[in-house]
Amino acid sequence: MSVICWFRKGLRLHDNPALTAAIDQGMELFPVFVLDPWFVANARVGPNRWRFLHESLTDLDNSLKAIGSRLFILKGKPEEALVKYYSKFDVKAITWEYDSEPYSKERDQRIEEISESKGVKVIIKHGHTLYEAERIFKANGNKVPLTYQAMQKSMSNLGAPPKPKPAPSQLPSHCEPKNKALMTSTKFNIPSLEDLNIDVSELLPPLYPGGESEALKRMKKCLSKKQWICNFEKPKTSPNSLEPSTTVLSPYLKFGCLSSRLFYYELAKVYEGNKHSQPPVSLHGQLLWREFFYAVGALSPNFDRMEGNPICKQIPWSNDQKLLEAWKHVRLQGRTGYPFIDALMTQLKREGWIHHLGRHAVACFLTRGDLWQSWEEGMKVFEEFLLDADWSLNAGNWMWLSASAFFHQYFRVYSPVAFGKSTDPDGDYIRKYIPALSKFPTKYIYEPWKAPLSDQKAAGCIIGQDYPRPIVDHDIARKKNLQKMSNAYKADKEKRGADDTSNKAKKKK
DNA sequence: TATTGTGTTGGGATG
DNA sequence: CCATCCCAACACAAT
Repeated sequence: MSVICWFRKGLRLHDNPALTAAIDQGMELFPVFVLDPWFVANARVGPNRWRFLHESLTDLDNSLKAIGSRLFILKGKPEEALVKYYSKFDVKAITWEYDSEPYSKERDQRIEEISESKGVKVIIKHGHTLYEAERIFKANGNKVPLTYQAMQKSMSNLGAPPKPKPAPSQLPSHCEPKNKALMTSTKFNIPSLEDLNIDVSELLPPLYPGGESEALKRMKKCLSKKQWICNFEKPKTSPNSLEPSTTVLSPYLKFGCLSSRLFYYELAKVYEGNKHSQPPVSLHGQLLWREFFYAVGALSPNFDRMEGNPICKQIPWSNDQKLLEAWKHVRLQGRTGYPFIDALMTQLKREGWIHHLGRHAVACFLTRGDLWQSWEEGMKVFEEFLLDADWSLNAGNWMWLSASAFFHQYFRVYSPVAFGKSTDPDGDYIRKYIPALSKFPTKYIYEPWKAPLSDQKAAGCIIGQDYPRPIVDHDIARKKNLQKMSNAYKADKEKRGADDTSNKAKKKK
C-alpha cells in the first residue's frame, strides 16, 4: 500500500501541506513529478524557464534523498502516467497542492474522478497562496475583489494567514518503498534538458538558479538587510539598475520553491518592533499583490483574454506583426529604436527577469502608449521569457498596464525617453544591454536619433545602420492612442449600459 | 440615482 | 537638483 505525493508547483519540502499529508498516511511514499506533454505543446515555456524547472526538480530530488526518499519522474499525460502506477505501486491515496489555473483545475478534476473510480483517495491541500481564493471571495461579501483595497479589507477580515510548517527531517521508516531497487532505478531519473529537446545553445549561465535551496538562501540574504526590508517601497526601487533593486524571489514563489507564507512571516519577524513601510508599497504589500491577482484570476472567467472577459475593457487593438516583432526583437539587437525599451527587452530575453517598473514601461509601450498592440500578445511574450511567468499575475498586470482592467487613467503614459532617466541619468543600463550604444554621449543615450552625425560617428554607432531609428514617434503615437482609448472607453460604457438595460428589461419580464 | 472621493509607482512646468 | 503643483479626465467604490 502506498501514497503518491504529486508535485506540480510547490517544489519544496518546507511548508508543504500536500507532502505532510502524504507522510501522515502511514504508507510507502512516492513523491512524483509528471512531465506532461501538454506543457511542451501548449505552454510557452522558453529554455530559460525549462532550465529553472530542471534545476528545481534536481534540488527537490536531492532534498528528498537526504531525508530517505527520492523524486520519481513519470512521463505522459497525468491521467495515464499516474493511473499506470496506481496498480504498479499499489496506490491507495494521492495528495497534491491546489492549483487555480484553468488547465490545472480541469486536469485535477479529471484525475480526481479517475482516482476515486480506482479506489484511490484524493487529498487536496492549499499551500501556494497566503489565503484560498474562495475564502477571500466570501470575506468580500461573495464578490470578486477588484481593487487592492477591497482585497486588503477581506484579508483583514480573515485574520493572519496560516503559519508555515517546517520541512520534514528524516522520514518515518514506513515511507520507504519495500522494493529497494526503486530507490536507485534510473528509469525515474530527471531527464536532461537535451533529452527533453530543449535548445539550450543560447542560454547564458543562470543568474537565478532554480530550487528550494537557492530560494531559501536568497530569502535569507534579503532578510539580513533589516533596514532595507523595513524601508522598502516598491515605487522607489529602480527599474534600470545594473543589479536588481528588488528581491528577485518571484521565480521561486511562482514554482513554489519558496512558500509565500514563510516569506510573509519571515518579513513580519523583521518588521516586529521597527518602523516599517506598509502595503501596497512594502514587501508584505508585494505578497498581497500576488494574492490579489491570484484571487481575481481564480474567480473571473476568461481572465487571460479580452473576449468574453467581463472585467476587461473591449479595445480595438491592431495586429501588426512587424511592430510586435520589433518590440519582442526577435534578433539579438533592440529593434524599437527606443534604447530604454530595447534594453529592457534584451535583459528579459537574456536573464529571464526585469524589474516590475520595467515591465510597466515595455507593456505600456506595446499597448496603449505607442504600438497599439493587444496586451494578450505581450502577455504571451512575457510567458515565454520570464522565469517568474505566473498565469494570474501575468494576465492581471497586462490588463492593468493596458488600462483594460483595474487601472483606468489611460492618459498617464510612460515616456520611453523620460521615464528611465530619473533612475539612470547616465544610461549605464542601456550601455550594458545595448553594446552598440555603449560609447554614445549621455546627452543622447535615451534618444540617439537626435545626436548630430559627428557624435554618431565618434561613438561608432550610426543611427539607422548600427542601431535602428524609432519605429514610431512617441509624441504622435501617444496622442493618437489617447484618442483611441477615449473612444474605446466610451464605446465600452455604452455597450455595458445597453447590456444593463436589456438585463433589467429581462428582469422585469 | 446622483455625488463625492479615490486611485501601488506619469509628465511637464514652475520655483 | 529637488519638491510641488497642475494637467485632463476616467472608472469604480462608497454613500
